[in-house]
Amino acid sequence: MVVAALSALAQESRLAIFRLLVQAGPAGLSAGRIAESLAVPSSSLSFHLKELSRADLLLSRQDGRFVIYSANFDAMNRLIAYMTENCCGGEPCGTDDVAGGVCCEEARA
Amino acid sequence: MVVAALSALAQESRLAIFRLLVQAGPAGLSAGRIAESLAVPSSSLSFHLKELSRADLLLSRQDGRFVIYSANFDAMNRLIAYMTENCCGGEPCGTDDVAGGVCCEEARA
DNA sequence: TCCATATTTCTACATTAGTCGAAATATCGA
DNA sequence: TCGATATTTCGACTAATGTAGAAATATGGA
Repeated sequence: MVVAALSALAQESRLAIFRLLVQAGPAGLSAGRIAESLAVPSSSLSFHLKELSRADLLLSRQDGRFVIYSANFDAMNRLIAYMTENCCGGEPCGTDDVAGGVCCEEARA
Repeated sequence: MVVAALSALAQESRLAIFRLLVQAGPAGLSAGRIAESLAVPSSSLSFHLKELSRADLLLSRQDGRFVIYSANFDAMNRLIAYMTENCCGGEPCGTDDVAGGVCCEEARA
């Protein structure tokens, strides 16, 4: 659900975790490395990782003693698509002058 | 702040309001029309509009007795850019096969 | 000016979320 | 199997958020 995803991201630590993993790419990072990078106590980190996973924003896999987390890029792209869906009713709306803007893509093309 | 924007959107009613206004485009809608569209009590709606405005996601202007709200498209595009910033460290990451995906745009270009 | 309509503020209540130490659980290496 | 390291669950507490009725505050029209 979209609200769950936004909720998950609407929190300082979790947003930092997510961005870290977006930048890390599909290779991901172990929980320990995330904790180290962001200086979050492991119990808190675990709580946040669970929230992000519950919202389907993270993927995880076991690698020996480590659990490797990575961003779910598909889910992220779907989230963005949902927020911008049918922007301006599909009409050109004069907001396409923002660098990297995703609004009014159809109109732009 | 980004967390404030995500927080504002991480709520059923507010997300619905925001999407309605994204689709309405720069012309926007009056508070009354929003309340009508979404069947939210006016006091609740006002609370949510304030939240969205505080997060800089909405613009508002007075039009006679009405207050017209519209989406802040620039803020929305900035928010999306922040979440996807430096995706995969800028390397091609094999996630660019999602329709409309914004991740790895640089790599794609 | 006075009334009707639009919107916001106030208030009180119930629910949910975040924090982190300590204990529990899992997995590897010896 | 035992000890060490990685991660998760539990528990208790504090704080913030969502809800909506009632009252207050604009604004425009007669």
